[in-house]
Amino acid sequence: MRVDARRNYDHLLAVARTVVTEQGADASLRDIARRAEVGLGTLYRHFPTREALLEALLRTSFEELATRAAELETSSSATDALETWLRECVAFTHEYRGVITPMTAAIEDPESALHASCVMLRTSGTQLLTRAQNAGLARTDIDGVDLFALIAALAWLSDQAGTAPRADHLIDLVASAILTDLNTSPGPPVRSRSTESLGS
Amino acid sequence: MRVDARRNYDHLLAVARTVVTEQGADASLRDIARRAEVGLGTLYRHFPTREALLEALLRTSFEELATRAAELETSSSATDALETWLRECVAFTHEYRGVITPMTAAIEDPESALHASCVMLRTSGTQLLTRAQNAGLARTDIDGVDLFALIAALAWLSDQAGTAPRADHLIDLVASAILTDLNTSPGPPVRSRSTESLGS
DNA sequence: ACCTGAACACCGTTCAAGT
DNA sequence: ACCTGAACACCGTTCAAGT
Repeated sequence: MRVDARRNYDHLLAVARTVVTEQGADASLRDIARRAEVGLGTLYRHFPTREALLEALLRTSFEELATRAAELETSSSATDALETWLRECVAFTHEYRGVITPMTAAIEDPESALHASCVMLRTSGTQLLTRAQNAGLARTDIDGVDLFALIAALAWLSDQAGTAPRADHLIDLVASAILTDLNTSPGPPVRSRSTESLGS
Repeated sequence: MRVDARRNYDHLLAVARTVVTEQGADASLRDIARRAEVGLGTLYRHFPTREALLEALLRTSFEELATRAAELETSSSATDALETWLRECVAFTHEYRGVITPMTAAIEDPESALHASCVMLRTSGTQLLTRAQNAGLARTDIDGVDLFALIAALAWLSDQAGTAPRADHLIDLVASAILTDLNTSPGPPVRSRSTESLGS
């Protein structure tokens, strides 16, 4: 890579980070090129699609979340690990408003520049979920795909101006739904079953 | 209203329904005017904002959902009513892909043409929720605002191509999180408490 | 090798001119 | 009263021409 190209690439990425932080993942590419004082073609040369730009922007964050999941797997209880990681995933997408929509599309599209990163994230989540399930601490009727979808839904919620303040609370609710005692689901509530056994 | 104006209005609405069903709530207004064989200014005259158009498009559906909530309040158990209505809300937004985003924005903005309809929907939901809470069948740490947010999140999920097939399952999960036995939340799981009482 | 920006085909929104 | 469509200020994307 030529030195001037390298310089353009780096500068473009720095400006894009600012603009996407300000305006969200659907910010004007033209505006990014303009603010980077670079021809529009140069942006397209380095980042052929918007998703390629987002991938370059978010790569380190994705890697950090994967590392974080591995850490939590040994440092925390299965329950805490999953809940903490879930919350950190949502917090991450919140830094780049609107990024969750291309992410949910990308995980279904192997051609997308964001595909690998999203699959990696889903894999990390699946491991934390499986661990909790094996310990009898999480519902067994959901899998990594469901977990990713729930994270996406919560991330979307956090992106909406009005619901953002409630998001934390709703993350709790979803987390508690996943991390429910196995005996409480499926089937009747535990209380009735305990009552039955007491009665017999 | 002049007869030609009335004709334009009705035709515009019919075409818009088709186009929005096909392409989602962010369909091109220009395209709608074109397919209705009407000047673009005519569309803007009748529907000054996109939300005004959506409101006209969805009004009857909103009213049906409100009526439905009132019906369920007397015809079904508190639990079934809330779960059924929640599912019908999601199914409704699914008919007009992408409509949930303007709706979540509108509920915070009294100036929006969609505001009243969304508030009405939220009120219906709040009533079903309160009834379940009073019967001790729903968590008491959420309110109508949370419920609306959860419905929105699930609706968004159903709109995403990849996650749509899972949406039904995830609605179950969220519904069960809301409609959990009061004794299971907040506080420690019921099982431990039962065990304690058995041990003493 | 890389950069540039005009060109093309689209938007949403407004508003002078028509009937 | 109502309709029309040109005009304006934006997009994303491509690509011939430059260095």
